Amino acid sequence: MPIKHLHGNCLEVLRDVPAASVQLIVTSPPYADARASTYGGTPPDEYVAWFLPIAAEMKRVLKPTGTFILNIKEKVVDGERHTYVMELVLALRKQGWLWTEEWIWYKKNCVPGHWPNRFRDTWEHLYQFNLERKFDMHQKAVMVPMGDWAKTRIPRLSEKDRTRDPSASGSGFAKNVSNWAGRDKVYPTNVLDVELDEFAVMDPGTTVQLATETGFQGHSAAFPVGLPEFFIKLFTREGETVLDPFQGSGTSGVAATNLRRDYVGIDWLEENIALAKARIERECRPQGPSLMDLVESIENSG
Amino acid sequence: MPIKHLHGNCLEVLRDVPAASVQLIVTSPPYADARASTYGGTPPDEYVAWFLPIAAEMKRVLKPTGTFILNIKEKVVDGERHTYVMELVLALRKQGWLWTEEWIWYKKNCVPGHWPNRFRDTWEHLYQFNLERKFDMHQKAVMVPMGDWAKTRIPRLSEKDRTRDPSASGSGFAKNVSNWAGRDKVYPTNVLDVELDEFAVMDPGTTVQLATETGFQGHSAAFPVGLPEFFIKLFTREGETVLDPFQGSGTSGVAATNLRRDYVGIDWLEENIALAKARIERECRPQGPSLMDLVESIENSG
DNA sequence: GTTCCGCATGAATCGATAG
DNA sequence: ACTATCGATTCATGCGGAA
Repeated sequence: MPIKHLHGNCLEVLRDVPAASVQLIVTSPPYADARASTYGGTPPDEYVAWFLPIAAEMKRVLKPTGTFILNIKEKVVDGERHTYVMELVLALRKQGWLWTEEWIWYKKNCVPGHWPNRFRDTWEHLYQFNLERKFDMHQKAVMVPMGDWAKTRIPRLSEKDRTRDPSASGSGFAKNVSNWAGRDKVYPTNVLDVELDEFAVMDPGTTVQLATETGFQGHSAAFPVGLPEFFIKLFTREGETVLDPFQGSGTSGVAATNLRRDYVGIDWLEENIALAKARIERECRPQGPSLMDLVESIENSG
Repeated sequence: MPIKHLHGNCLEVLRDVPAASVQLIVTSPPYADARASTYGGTPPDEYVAWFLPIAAEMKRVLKPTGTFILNIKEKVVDGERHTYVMELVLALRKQGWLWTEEWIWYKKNCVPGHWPNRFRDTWEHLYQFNLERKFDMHQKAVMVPMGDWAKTRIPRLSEKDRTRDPSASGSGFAKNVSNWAGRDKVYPTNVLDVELDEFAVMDPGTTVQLATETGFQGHSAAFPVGLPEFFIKLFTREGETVLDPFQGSGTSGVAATNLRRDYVGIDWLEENIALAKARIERECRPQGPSLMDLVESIENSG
């Protein structure tokens, strides 16, 4: 189960990665930062120019049937959403990427705050790019039990039960649950509510990581492990390679390793490399193939 | 309570609307190539050029402190999301609009379906544009009880209760609900889960309309009345004017009329004008000021 | 072992103040 | 005028300690 950590400038380090060797790139690059002089971030107006050469290398290392998932979000500048994200998408298309889909990450724990002209921001973009119209997608690997059932149906039923007949709420509720329990799984949608329950039901082995990950303190910009996990299951098979060119605390690496995919993580900061290494060692348990992977491989061999 | 229905070509009819007379424009224009049989359908590549002159008229009729909410979604063309929506946003900015915010309409009860390279699309853009950095926004009018549309905390409590102590779930649940019920309301976020029960909680008076609206068949692209309702409450006051230049079945008009706002609806199809008129007459009940409006006016006069 | 409560904090944003 | 910094605002979540 090879895990590689490459330390250095993303653009330069990527040149050492073999062409067409990666099945999935899933990453959350540093967002544009208006305060470039103090923190070294890329100003919104320079963001596209900074990102394009890196994207060109990504194109080279990605397999033709592979996928690139980009997590990003606009900054507010002078009261407006800045357009650098849109401009980046348009520029990536000009570079030859196909913009296949836009997923929405609906964040449960967003930043607090209150402003006179704006509510709290609870979502981020997840742009999906591909190199060819036919790409690898393993939809069965991410099927969820009963759709949005866990989030919408049950609470709603319980609320209605409660409103209409408070005395019967307990028993009526329990009965509903048992009815739904036997149903088939369904495909998810392009809105991702990353919640513990969803992925815990899907793959019991990951429950603990998801629970601990949310409170992870080592890195300021971590996304929940359920996010890369979802895309890794959807766009790769066991043994294929996942790349995160801006790995940060290594969340993608944790997901990839647990799912028995090879992993290449790149970071400019030495401390992030060390952090990610330690985290993968700590959080990833050696184990046999999971039930789901066994089912997958049987289905695909037959 | 003036309600105007203007029949004709949107661009031409808009010229008859007085300048700076509208507080909110909320509309869902025909998407590119969509509804070709009824509206003629604008090809994606011509969409921006078609929309810009109309937007220029919108700019003229909107008050400086007003808001323009645009509901739109990309079409899939040759396996890719088309870029006409992004191009439209960029073009509107060049025309002088400020792109203040992007809201997400999260459609949980969307149509089933399944494709080899794509999951179901359950969200749409709601772009917010303004003319000036300071615009009218009445946040208190859309406060919701208990966090994220009253569905994260309560369901979670009930789920925990159920999992950990099934025998006590009935009474424990009821106790929790009554505890939370006394809490203050909170502001919503920029993701709108428009569902029947949520708006029922927010404003009990609208429950019936929402229930009928979801099954409304008269127009092919109806959005639920809760959507314009939310923005009308947020961006206008009683007596101000709401404009929907592509009114379709008149959903915005129903919301505006029920909320005691003036309304101007435009449509190219005579049958839609008739439909909207009939609907507003049928669904809007004459009534005194609502509790919420009373509270608002007291708060704002003090 | 469970449940409850308090507390810290997170990819933020705006407006005011200071240089 | 323009830029840089700071304080105030605010809620979902997980964790730790206590009963």
